Amino acid sequence: MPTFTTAVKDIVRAIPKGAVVTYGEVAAVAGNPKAARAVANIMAHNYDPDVPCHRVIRTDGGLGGYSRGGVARKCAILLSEGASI
DNA sequence: TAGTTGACCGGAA
DNA sequence: ATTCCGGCCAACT
Repeated sequence: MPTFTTAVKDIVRAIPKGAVVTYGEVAAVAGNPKAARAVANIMAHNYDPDVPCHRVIRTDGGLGGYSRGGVARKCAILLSEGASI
């Protein structure tokens, strides 16, 4: 039984190229629909090269943030993969 | 152990 | 439509 953090990382890693998911969706799949803040905290402090955190965005359509080059880099990656903002 | 923080979300003004 | 407020969760100090 993986912890919430492990579950979140595994889920984000499973996001296909060109797809974008909200923090709330990731939290819901991980087991806590209201743990969007926890997901954000995990992403912000625990980035893994296997976990494409840039595919996780806010429900408002905002990019949220990116600890690997800034929001501009995140937007560029999403556009490069064919995702919409 | 308890308090504070943060890449959030939903509802109300 | 935009802006403000409260509430939820995990990690850090």
